[in-house]
Amino acid sequence: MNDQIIRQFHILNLLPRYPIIRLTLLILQDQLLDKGFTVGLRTLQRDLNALRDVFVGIDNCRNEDRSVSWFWSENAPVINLSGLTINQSLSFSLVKKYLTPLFPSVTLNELQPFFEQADATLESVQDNVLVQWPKKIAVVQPTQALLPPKVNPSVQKTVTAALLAEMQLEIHYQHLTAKEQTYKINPLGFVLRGTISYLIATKNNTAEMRIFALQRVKKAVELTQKAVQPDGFELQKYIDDGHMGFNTYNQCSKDPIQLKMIFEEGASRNLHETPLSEDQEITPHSDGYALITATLQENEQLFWWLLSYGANVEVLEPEALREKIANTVQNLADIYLK
Amino acid sequence: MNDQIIRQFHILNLLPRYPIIRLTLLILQDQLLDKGFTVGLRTLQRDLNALRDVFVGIDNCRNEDRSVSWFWSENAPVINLSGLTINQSLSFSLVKKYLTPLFPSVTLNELQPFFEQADATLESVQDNVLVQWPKKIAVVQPTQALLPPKVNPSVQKTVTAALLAEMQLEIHYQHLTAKEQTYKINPLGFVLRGTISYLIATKNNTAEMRIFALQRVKKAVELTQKAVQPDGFELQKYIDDGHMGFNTYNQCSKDPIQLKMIFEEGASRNLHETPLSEDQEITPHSDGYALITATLQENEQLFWWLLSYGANVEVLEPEALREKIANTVQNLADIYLK
DNA sequence: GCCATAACGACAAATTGTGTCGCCTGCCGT
DNA sequence: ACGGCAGGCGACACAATTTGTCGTTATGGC
Repeated sequence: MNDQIIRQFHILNLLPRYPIIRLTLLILQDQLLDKGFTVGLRTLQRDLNALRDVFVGIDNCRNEDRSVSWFWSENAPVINLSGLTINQSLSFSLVKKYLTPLFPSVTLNELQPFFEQADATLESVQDNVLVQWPKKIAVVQPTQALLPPKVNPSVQKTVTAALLAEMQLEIHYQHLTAKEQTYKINPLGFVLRGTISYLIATKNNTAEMRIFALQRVKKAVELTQKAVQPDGFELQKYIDDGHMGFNTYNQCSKDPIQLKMIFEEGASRNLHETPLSEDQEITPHSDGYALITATLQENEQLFWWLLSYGANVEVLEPEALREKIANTVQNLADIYLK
Repeated sequence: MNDQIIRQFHILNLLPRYPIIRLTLLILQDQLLDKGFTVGLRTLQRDLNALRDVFVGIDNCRNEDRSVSWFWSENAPVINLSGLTINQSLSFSLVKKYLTPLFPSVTLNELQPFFEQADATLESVQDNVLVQWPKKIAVVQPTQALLPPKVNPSVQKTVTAALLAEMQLEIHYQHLTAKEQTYKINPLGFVLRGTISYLIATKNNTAEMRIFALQRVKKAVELTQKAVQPDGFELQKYIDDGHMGFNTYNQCSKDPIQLKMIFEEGASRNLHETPLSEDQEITPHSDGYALITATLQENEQLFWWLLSYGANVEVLEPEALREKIANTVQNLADIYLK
C-alpha cells in the first residue's frame, strides 16, 4: 500500500492543538523522519494544503521569519476515528449526569463534544433499547441538595488561565457583608468542595494567604506580572493543615483518633458498605445496637457527620469528642426543651 | 487532491465499534454513495484490507452468508486526531481527580484512554508550568469521607449489560445478616448515591420491587429470558416517591414545606453561596443570628442536614419538624446528660 | 450436483504522487 | 537602493499507484 495515507495520518497526529504553534515544515519533516518517512519538503507542503482542504479545523499562520506553522485551530471538532465503545459511551453519559449538578458548567462544556459522541453512539445502536439508558439510571445526592452557586464563566476562565500561567490577577470581590473590593493577588491553588470552587491566593506584596469563593468574584483580569509563590507552598499540605477551615478540627492534634461508638443497627447498615476506615470493626451488641470502632482523622466534618445521626449514635471515645457532643446537646436542650 | 484519501478517512469514520457488526461491503458502498463517493466494490475491498494493515484495531469477520463485516475491534485504541485543547485536558484531569474516590473504578477505567491523552497533552506543552497543574488543584469532600465499597468489576459489567439488554439476571446476593441467596430478577434501574451503586429490580414472577446494593452482589449471570417490566414503571418517579428510603420523609406529604429557622451567622454563611431553594431569604436578626426561610421538599436528608448543624440552628416552622427535632434532642439528652 | 453469491488474484489503462526546476515575494545586510 | 537569501509555491514530466474489468475460487442453498 502506498504510504501516503500512513504519512498523512501521522501528520494529522503530529499537528498540535492551537495555542501551541511551532510546527514548521522543517520540524514536521524531522518528526516524520523519526517515524521512518523520508519525504521531500514540497510533498509535505502539498500534503498539508490537501489536508486543510479536507478537514475543518486545520489552519496555518505565518511566523515572523515568513515560514508557515500548521496546527489544529482552537475550535476544531473532536475527530475520534475509532469511535466509542458502548461502555465508554455509557461511562460518558454517566459522568455527565453525575457531574452536571456538581461541576461548573464551564468545565463540563469543554467536554461537550465527547458527551455528544457518546449520545450519538448510543443512539446509533439499532436496538432502540439503548436510548432507554438514561431513563434506567439515576443519581441521588447523598446529602441535602443545595443549589450550586452561579459562577461567571469568564471569571472561571480567567482565573484558571492565570493560575496555570502563574500570572498575577486583579479581581473584584463581593464580600458577604462588606462591599465590593478590588485586589491584586498571586493565585496559588484551586479547590473544589462539593459545588463550590475556591481560589487560594496571596495578596500582592503580602504573604497573607486568602481564600476567595469563586462565585463572589465578579470580575477578573489577568495582569502582566508573574505571580509570586511563597517558598515551599503546597496546596494539599495547606488543606491538610486545616486552613480551609473544615478539614481539621480546631486545636486538635493531627494524629488519628480511635473512635468508639454505639450505633443503632439500622443506622449502622451503611457502614458495612462504606466503612469509616480500613480497620473499622462492627461488633453486634445488645438488641438492635452495635459497637463500632475505627481509626481516623478527627475534624469538623466528622463532628457534623456524627451529629446528623442524632440519637442513633452514642460516642464513647475519645472522651474529648464525647464532651464536645454533650455540650452541643446541652445547647440543643436549652433551645428545644425549655 | 485524490479522493482516495478522503474516501478512506470516511471509511474509518463509518466503521462501527465492535459489538455492532453489520457493515458489509455493500452497506459501506451505499453509505459512501450518500456522501458522494462512487466507488467499485473491488476498490472498497482493497481499501479495507489496506486500512487493516495500517491501523491497529481494525478487524473483520465472516457472517453466516459468507459476506465479510468490518469494524473497530473492542480494544482498538482511541484515535483522536485533532488532539485535546488545553482546556479539555484540564477538564479531563479535573473529572478524573473528582470522580476517582466516588465512581466505580470499572466505569472510570473505560475513560482511561482519554485521561491519558489529557495527561500527555498537558505534559507536551513546552512550558513545564502545566505539569504543575495537578498540584494546583485539590478536591475536598464536603462530607465525612467514607471508603467506597468494593464492587466486583465483572458483576458491574454483567449487571449493566443485562439492564441495557433488558434481560433477566441471576444474582448471588450476600445479605447483611442472613446468608448468601440466589435470585432470578428483572433489572429495572441503576441508582448512584454517593459512592454506592444500587440495582432496582423485581424478583421473577413477582411484582415485588427490591433494592440490591451492588457491592453485595457476589456473582451475576445474564439469563436468556427477556426481563419483564411492570407497567408504567419510571425510575425517577420511583425515587421521587421515596422508595429509596431517604428521599422522602416517612408519612409526610409530598408537598413542599415552608422552612423557617434561626441560624448562627457563621454557620449560615454557606447558605449565601449555595441556597436551599430559589426563594430562600436571609434576614439578619439580633446579634450573630439570622432568620432564614425557604420552600423545599421535606425528607430524611433535610432532617440529617439540620441535625448536623447542632445548636447553630433552631428550626421554628413547620411545627412537626421542630417537634421531631425536639424528640431527638430529648433522646440525645437522655444519652449524654444523665 | 448445479447455481448463486461473495471474495479475491491478475492485468492494463488511467489517474495520481513526487522530485526537480524555476519564479515570486518579502526581508536582511551591505 | 540594490542584490542576495530563504521560504513558499506553480508547472511539468516521469514514476508509481489506483482502479475497473475479468476470471477464478470457495461455499451454502436448492
